[in-house]
Amino acid sequence: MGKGELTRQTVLAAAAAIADRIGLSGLTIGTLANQVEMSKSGLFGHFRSKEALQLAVLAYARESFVDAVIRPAIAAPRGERRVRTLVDRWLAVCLERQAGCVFVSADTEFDDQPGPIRDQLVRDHRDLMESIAQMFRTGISEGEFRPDADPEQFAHDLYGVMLGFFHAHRLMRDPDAVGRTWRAVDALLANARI
Amino acid sequence: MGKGELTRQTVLAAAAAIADRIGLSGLTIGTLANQVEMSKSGLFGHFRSKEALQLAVLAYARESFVDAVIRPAIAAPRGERRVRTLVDRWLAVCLERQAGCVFVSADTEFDDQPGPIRDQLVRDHRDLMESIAQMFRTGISEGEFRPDADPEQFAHDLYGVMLGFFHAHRLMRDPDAVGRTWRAVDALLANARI
DNA sequence: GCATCTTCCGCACGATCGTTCGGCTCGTCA
DNA sequence: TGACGAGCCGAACGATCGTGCGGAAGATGC
Repeated sequence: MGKGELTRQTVLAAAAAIADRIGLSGLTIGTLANQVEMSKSGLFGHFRSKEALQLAVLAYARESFVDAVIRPAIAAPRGERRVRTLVDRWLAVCLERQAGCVFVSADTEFDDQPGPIRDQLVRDHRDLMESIAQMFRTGISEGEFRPDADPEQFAHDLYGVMLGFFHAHRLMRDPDAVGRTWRAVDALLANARI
Repeated sequence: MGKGELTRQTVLAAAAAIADRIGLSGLTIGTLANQVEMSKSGLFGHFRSKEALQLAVLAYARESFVDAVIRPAIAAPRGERRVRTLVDRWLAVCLERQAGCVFVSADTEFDDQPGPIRDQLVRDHRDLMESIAQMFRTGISEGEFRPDADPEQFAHDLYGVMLGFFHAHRLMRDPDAVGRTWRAVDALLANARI
């Protein structure tokens, strides 16, 4: 990895950390350059526009999410335990780095602003929903979930539960946010069980 | 109502409409002044800071929400029908004005930025949760819901379902967002019924 | 009908935004 | 050793941000 790519990774890590807290449009090149102790122009040279930087941050966050949440879930046994591993890693990744989720904030920031960033957010979420639905489908074929259950509806509902978690945890600082989330997931799974 | 208060209301209505789409921090005095065809300084005079403007927008949105969603629900018969009226009005108010919800976006924008705006958002959400929990409690005393059900958990879960709706509707433009939401609410109510 | 007070404007301020440009400092290779 | 390209910087750009000031209009009270 050349020196350019190295600092690029450093910048992206710092940018993702800022975007987790301030949001993707609140992320400014000045503050980011200040954070990594570089000049604005030196940093800017690595990306050729702010939009490209934002897209790079999204790609970075996506890879982090897949590594920390999706892959451990896929490594877990099929069916309910896989879904529970997914939620467990998802909650853990939000708790350990004391920050929100870039995607959750970016989704509300860009849902009314057409462009490549919005398009990417839509693609990412579609992929996530498809991953969850697929986990649910293997749970059906394993005989753990009811065959007449709707995998897409399950994915939608599970994501709603996670949105509720982020809200309770980040805004309300609810000390029982994790507990409430697990109770909601329990109910979702109980309704899906055979 | 004097002339000052009149234009103030006009400004607030336009500001709320903008904040619904762009968010509360994306709402800028320049664009707002341009929208209502006033000068920046003329508009600025009605509020004495941007933060005061944002708080006023939140108050305006809160009153609108109470009028359009909470009050119709309270006017409905106790128990499950009241909860369903709440959801119905909530969905309707988001569908008719083709826009998002100020609170949903503001919650993720300000969840990491301490100050009076965040404090107000926390208060507003606490009030909303208390209203929903209270509706659920009267449902229990009416004998419609299980006495051992947790009203606060129900409020939390219902809000998660609504967050899922906003996400599916605004970002994903899911044509079945309303359908998915009702199925999720049905499941929530089915689990709560006696 | 005049004095007063509110409402609103034009103008300007310092700060910060994203972005461009020219040049300096290196490591790399011929 | 000398040319070269990559990486980074300082300075500056036009635009826009939130915010003040001084003064016109217009409404209001006597």
